[in-house]
Amino acid sequence: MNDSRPIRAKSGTNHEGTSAHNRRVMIDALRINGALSRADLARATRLTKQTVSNIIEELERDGLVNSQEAVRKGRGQPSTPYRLVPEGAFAIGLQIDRHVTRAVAVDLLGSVLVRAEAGLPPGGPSTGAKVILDLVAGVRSKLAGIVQQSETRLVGLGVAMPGPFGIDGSGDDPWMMGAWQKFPLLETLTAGTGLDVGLQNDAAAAATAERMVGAAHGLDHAVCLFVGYGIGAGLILNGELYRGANGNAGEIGMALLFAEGKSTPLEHRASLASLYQYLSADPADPDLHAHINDLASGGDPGIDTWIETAAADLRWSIHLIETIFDPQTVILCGSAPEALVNRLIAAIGPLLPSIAERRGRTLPRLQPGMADPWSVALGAAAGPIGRAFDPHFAAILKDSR
Amino acid sequence: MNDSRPIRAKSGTNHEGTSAHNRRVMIDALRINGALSRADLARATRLTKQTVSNIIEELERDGLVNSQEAVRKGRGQPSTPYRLVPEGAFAIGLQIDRHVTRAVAVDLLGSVLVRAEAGLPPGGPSTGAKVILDLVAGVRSKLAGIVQQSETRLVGLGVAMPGPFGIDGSGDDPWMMGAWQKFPLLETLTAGTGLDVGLQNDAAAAATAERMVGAAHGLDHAVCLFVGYGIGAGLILNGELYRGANGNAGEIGMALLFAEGKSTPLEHRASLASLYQYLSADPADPDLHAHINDLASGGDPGIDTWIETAAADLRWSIHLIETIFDPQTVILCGSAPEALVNRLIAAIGPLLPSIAERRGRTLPRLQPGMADPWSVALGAAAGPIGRAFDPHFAAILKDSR
DNA sequence: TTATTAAGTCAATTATCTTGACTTATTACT
DNA sequence: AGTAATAAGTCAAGATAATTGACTTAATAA
Repeated sequence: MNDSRPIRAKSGTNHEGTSAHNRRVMIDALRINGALSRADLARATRLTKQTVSNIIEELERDGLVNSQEAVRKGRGQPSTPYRLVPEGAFAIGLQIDRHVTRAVAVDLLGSVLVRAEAGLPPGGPSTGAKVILDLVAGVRSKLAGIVQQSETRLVGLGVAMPGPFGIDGSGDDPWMMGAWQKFPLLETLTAGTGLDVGLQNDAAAAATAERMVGAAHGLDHAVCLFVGYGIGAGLILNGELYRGANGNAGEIGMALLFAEGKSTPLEHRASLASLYQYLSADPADPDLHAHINDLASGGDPGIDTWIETAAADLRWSIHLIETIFDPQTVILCGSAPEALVNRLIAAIGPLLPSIAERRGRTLPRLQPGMADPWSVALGAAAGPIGRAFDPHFAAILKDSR
Repeated sequence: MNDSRPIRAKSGTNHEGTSAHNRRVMIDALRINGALSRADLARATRLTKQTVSNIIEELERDGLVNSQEAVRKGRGQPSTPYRLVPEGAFAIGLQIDRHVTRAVAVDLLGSVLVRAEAGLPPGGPSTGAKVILDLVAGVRSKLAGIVQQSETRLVGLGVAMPGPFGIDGSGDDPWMMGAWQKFPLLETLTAGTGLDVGLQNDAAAAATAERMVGAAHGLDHAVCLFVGYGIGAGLILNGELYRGANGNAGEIGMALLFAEGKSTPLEHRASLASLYQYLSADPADPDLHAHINDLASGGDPGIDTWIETAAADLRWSIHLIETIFDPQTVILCGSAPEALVNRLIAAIGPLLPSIAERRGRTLPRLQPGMADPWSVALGAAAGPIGRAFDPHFAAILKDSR
């Protein structure tokens, strides 16, 4: 006689939620616009001067902002601009890839202060977990050597690895990292570091990085098409990373393409993995990156066919993304060698006609993102920083269960 | 010497924002769970009993909730459940389609109280605008005849029509409604009705309807695949309709399919329009709906080929949606005749393997939505009601500019 | 030199949620 | 039957954080 299925409801909010939101909004405004005076902040956020003053004082006490030289601009009292203090917070970012793992320490503004890399032994998590924990510990202690108080200002550890997550049958598909998917990674890292740990897939991390310091900075609707070992899309929707119901949103690499009479996942045709296969190269070869860069920049005809099909498929993907998401811009990111990315971008154009062709566009339809092998780790670190400081709905609500 | 580009920032919030959010959260909880006591609400929303009591009193004064018979359930004082009052608010929904326009009056719970339909003369907005305004006025006065105080409780007019919006070259594409796109519809309706007017495309409206009273009720991540004259997807992401940067998100009908050696927009192959073309039927024929229903239910072999290709394309679309959005469920909606929808659903299965196949699923991957020609108008009306009463980020912020 | 303008502060006020003690109504236990 | 336990809900005071309007400060324009 128990009719009590759990009651579902969104969480309410209170004064603390209000003030937390207002603090975040001010930090966000400083991040997007650079230094601003209290009066500027009041106008921009629609808060009163007094409220802004109170919050600025609090942020200054917390070491998150500081004042700069007053600037005279016409009549009236000169304004005192405030800016974010880079050393106000730090985060560790960790990228786990097929054959390599990278860790970075990043500050509030997204500058990378420490970076470290290690090869991942083929044994999977059983041996890899220790490598990863050592790498993180190393980065952390190096950071502590560079800046004081870094430990107390560490907001978390962000992890990025190829998705999708939580799928059953990925055990022996070499396209996925089956063994890692089953491993209790978050628990291990939380226990091993004592930090707040978050996880995203590599495309999402690339998008998070672009939003913090790249082409998506200050944008509310942007999609990063990530070309790496696999292919994914990192979705910035309404100013936040969109994760989907199970954290797998954007796994566009598994979208099916119909070509040559059969259906093939996109990432079997246009990813680096497909290029390795096309070249019969060993993905674990440490010189491969440089080799491919040479091939691409040297105009080796042996790579042209692959570039052509891949570009055609990416052109289609961009059209699809524009059609489905209606973003302000699409950003081409990836861990591909720079020369290859340039060749791809050149080969992708001109873009297919789409609803993105509209009067009054200010942003290009397609932009190159960061071509830096560290950008995924940077994005991983940007996760905890965003969670701690960016305005978003969940941050207003009372602690979610 | 003017370096002042506008400062961009999100809006802050204040006490009013807090209380507005908490009111919305309580309304949402009552909508999802049915009647709840103050104590239940306090637990579910994580607000204090006292706060809940205050807000409930306010909502009761406003006529949005009322109390029911106290229920004894075990020890302790019996609880008094509160429920939403259907007559607490009303909205008008307007669907503008190619050859017909429909208007409904809907209450707070999404029940349709009044419905009216009119043919749209081929002249476009120049003659159609009056038809529409008359239709709305008629529905409105009928509503006033049924319930008292309906006018003061009218929260707005929601409009649904085929997208995409704001595109240049749609003037003579017969697949779009070019003339209507250029017409200042919102301004005309605002001026003609004095109501708050909102616009969404028909797929979005279908999703809004499913979320209020259909298969997406209480879900935070659901995608409605809408098969009508065109094809679109209505996106419920993070519990809200996602619109994209320009209100055109989800226009999946323009996604390109590669088949038979050429690329074709999805909606040229799987929409009702494509069926009309396949049958060489006149879309303006008022008997067409019934005729197609007969064809589909009678098992006429003449329609089989179309159903087969359309189902294959829809199967692919569902796979794409699952892959890209990672929703809790996909809902097949549309203005197609019921027999046709049933045939399509039967022909679509089995679904392609995707990341949506996971242990512990509770919802089906694909569900049928409302098969009611009035559901788009209902969804249009659900727009203003959601804007007025559902919890969402924007509602917390101070008036956006 | 003075009026004007804009930035920023001060002190009182207001809106709203929280707290903890209290009341009420019911069932469970002895 | 009487009493303890439990849960719903109220009361009144308190805490938090934004708002208001007058005021101060510091610059330029006339």
